[in-house]
Amino acid sequence: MTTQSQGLHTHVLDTLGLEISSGQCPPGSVLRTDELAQRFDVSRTVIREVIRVLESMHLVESRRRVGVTVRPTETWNVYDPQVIRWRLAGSDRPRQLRSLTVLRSAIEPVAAGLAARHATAEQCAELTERALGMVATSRGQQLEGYLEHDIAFHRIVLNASGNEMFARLGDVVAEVLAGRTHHQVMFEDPDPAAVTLHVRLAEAVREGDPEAAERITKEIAVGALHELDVLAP
Amino acid sequence: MTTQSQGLHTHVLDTLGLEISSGQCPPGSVLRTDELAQRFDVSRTVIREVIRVLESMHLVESRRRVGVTVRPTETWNVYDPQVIRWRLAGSDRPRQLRSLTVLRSAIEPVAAGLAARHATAEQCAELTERALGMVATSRGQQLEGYLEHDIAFHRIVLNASGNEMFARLGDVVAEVLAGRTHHQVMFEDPDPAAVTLHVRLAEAVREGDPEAAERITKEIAVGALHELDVLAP
DNA sequence: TGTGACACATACGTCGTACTTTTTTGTTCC
DNA sequence: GGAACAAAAAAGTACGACGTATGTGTCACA
Repeated sequence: MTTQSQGLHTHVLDTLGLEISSGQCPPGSVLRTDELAQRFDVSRTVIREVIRVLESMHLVESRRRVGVTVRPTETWNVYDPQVIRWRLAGSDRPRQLRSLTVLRSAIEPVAAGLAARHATAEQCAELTERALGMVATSRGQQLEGYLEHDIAFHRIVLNASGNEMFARLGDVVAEVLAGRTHHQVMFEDPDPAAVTLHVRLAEAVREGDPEAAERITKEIAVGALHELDVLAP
Repeated sequence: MTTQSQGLHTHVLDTLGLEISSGQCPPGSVLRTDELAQRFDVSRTVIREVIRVLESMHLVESRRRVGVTVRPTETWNVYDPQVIRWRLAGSDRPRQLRSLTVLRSAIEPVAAGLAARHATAEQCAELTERALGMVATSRGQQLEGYLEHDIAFHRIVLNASGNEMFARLGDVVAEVLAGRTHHQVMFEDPDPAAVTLHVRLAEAVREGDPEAAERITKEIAVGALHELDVLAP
């Protein structure tokens, strides 16, 4: 899943990022560049580049004479898709999934309302197409196909909102949906009610009805939150 | 304003980041590490570290034999506070300010509702204190003092929501408020209606009234958007 | 015994160079 | 004209040296 073998840099970054965000290196712990270079059998050059990236994500802090210190969680750039991926792969996935879903429940209704105003004909068409795709894959253990349509659907809504900040949340939503599908044991097919709501949302957007779009999206979000409550601690 | 002189790295990163996000190096343009090293009179090591950070923000892409290419805006990590700062300092500040304000208008009402449920006594107290501070600095050209209270106020609300993703948006809100105050010519004192709404929001949170908190915050957001419409193109 | 200044050790910061790897481009040969 | 091959260009990696800040411990002095 995580990118790899396209450079030493990437591998080291991924490994360290995962270790830190999974709490394996708790905040306050100190890493030394020389040790890391030895451990990964790469030059200090590579390690330093990785550290700089980690530093830009506020995962670590590098100080002279003391080393590279892991920073407390509150300072992390939790909107960085890479960080999100690491955390979803790590130990506190449930908490992460929940806070991300709450975020979605705040953003997506507003985005859907805007989409109903601004969506182009093409976007409406693709939205409908994806909704139908969700219907078609909603039964019979076609979870992967369903997931693909689901992700595409929400991406379109976010893009159609015309707001850059919303649009760029598409990756986050994709991570959440993928994480939900892959990491939660899903015995059953997707909730039929959710499928219906997506179809109705596509209609509302197509008909240019912002209030309906917002309301329906809120319902979808409520459903997602409820699902988390049922399936997670 | 931007951090500086705490290492060559920081200076180069800041300069390049600003140049890219301000459109001075348009998407598609190519940078060469050797040239940059010459230009900034630093070693290639420093340049490479900077490039790696820029790459992690998806501002550039580095490929062998071709160089470092500036990526299209759609791929940038626009939630990175650093990127936000660069863009707010650059040329398309109005657009950026608007999309960020729309984001706030989606997030903060929900966050305020959650805060009304979850805020601790301390948080309520500090919130009230900040609201009073806003009142105290709302007249007589005390914009800097007002700004400080305003930022602190919204930070508390976001933190009190208990949701990590909301809480981490505090920096973004701070940048927006600061950008609004500093870059927009503000002849007058803050809108008295906004001040009142903040006081009432503090009350609603203290009294544990989520609906009121959400409604009042929506009003604040509408006011902020309206203000942008009036003062910006 | 307590306190302050000074020296030292340490780990990151920066540099320069040499070498490797990938990818584009251009050339040659069929 | 097209395919195989050779050369060049630029990033990727490595290594070793020195610079620099900073925590720590020591020593002298009160």
